Amino acid sequence: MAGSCLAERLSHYVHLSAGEQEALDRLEEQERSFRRGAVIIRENEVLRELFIVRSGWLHSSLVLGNGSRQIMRFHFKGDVLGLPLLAFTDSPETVTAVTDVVLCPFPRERVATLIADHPRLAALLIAFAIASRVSLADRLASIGRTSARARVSSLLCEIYGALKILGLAENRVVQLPLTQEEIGDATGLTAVHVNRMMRSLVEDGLIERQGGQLRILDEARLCADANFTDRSALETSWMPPPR
Amino acid sequence: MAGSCLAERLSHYVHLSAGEQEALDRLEEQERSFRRGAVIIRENEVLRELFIVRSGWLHSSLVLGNGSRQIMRFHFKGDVLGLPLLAFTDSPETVTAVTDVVLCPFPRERVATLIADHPRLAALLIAFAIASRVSLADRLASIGRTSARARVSSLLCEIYGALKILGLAENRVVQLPLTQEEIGDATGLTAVHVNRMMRSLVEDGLIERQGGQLRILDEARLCADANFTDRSALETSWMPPPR
DNA sequence: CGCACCTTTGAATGAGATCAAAGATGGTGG
DNA sequence: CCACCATCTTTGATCTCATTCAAAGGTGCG
Repeated sequence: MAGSCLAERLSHYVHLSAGEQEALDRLEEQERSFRRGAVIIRENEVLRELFIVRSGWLHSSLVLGNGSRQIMRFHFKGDVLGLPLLAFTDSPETVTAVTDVVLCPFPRERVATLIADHPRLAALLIAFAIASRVSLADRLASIGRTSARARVSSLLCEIYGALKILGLAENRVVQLPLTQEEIGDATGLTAVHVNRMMRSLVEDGLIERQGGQLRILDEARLCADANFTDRSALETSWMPPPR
Repeated sequence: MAGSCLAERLSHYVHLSAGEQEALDRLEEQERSFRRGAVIIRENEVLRELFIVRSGWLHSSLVLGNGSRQIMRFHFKGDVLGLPLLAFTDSPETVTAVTDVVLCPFPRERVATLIADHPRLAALLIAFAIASRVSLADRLASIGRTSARARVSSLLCEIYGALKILGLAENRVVQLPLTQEEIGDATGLTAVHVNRMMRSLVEDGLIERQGGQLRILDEARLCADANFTDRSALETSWMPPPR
């Protein structure tokens, strides 16, 4: 087992102290594997623990009374799952493994000690929660106010950006293990229409596809058409000193 | 000037210690007034401070390249504005006063001391950030996957719920100082279509309107039709002890 | 090799947008 | 206190983008 995935993620933004590093490592002492399709957290069920993603893709979604599903976001290596446990007893969303995944579960009380012992990690947690809210807001604007084609483009930009940071994009190519139905559920479209939009992006030379592969041919134009804003830079200068 | 609005909000969830109370009071030492329509925070501008809402309504929004606008959420008494300052240097959103408002500005560094001195307040901040993300997620599902009528209903439920908690709903009546264009920008619809949906809600006996007043006649059905979930209860049992 | 599941394509339908214009409302200044 | 103008609401007609329905290819796993 390598170092903590969460620590690795955080160290993109700050230089972690030994104490912080150690506290984070302890969150990932356990490991649990799930098969693709497995439901990790179920909507309305009592939440028991949080997870850090070690490998694989997941998504969190919400199912409405009419049977349709909205995917809120995708989760990658270093993401924390089950954060709603810090605000609610029952899960407001379902978390599903898109690929086979390895997760590190840890109890909620660990967060309390973490916050009390390491104020800067508390600040980072706050910053991440806010950043994730902002990125949901971007998605909201995309779905509420742009065309189907722009919505699909925007999602591709978002996913490509996340994977690039994780070093999972080589030569403008990423693995895209999503069905068109899942892309539809994330963008508020039907699978059929997602198909048409993807083909139109291919025809216009913006992307290429083969198998589960996606190649981004013209990232600049794709992002511009989609009104996509990169939010990966985080502000940390205000945070309290490390302990 | 009465006690801190933020402290009042938080004390719905926990019993604040004297130290916590005092620290929160200090955030609201200053006061600044704005007229209806004033832009408090402008998208892409450098953020300078945070604000606590003392009175009035505001909304935060995003303007897209095509000129259309998406309103992300509305802000009421006790809300904190400018939280993105804790994660970004430039504001990702515009905050506009819907009515005349009174705000209490405070510098970002205060948050750092607050977190370091009062871990439970840090935990509350985290919980609030997460709750606000979840409520955005609910909105996302509403806009992505439900009919125009359900979207409008959902927004009304959300606003009515927030005002009820603040004691601003009397006899099922609330002030609704929004234009139909603003409601459209919040729900991803055109003003014209919002009008039709509102009238249809009136015809079906779910709501009544006169002037800037809104009366909720059948909250249960309105929420059910809209697939609205109340998320006002917050989980605090895991939080570190107060200082 | 066969069976799920996914992608692709076409045609018909429909929800919401757009365009246009007539009432209501309310704030402001004379 | 009233008249006027800007803004907001309401209504109708038409149009369009995305959905729905249907069915034919692909793909990969067991």
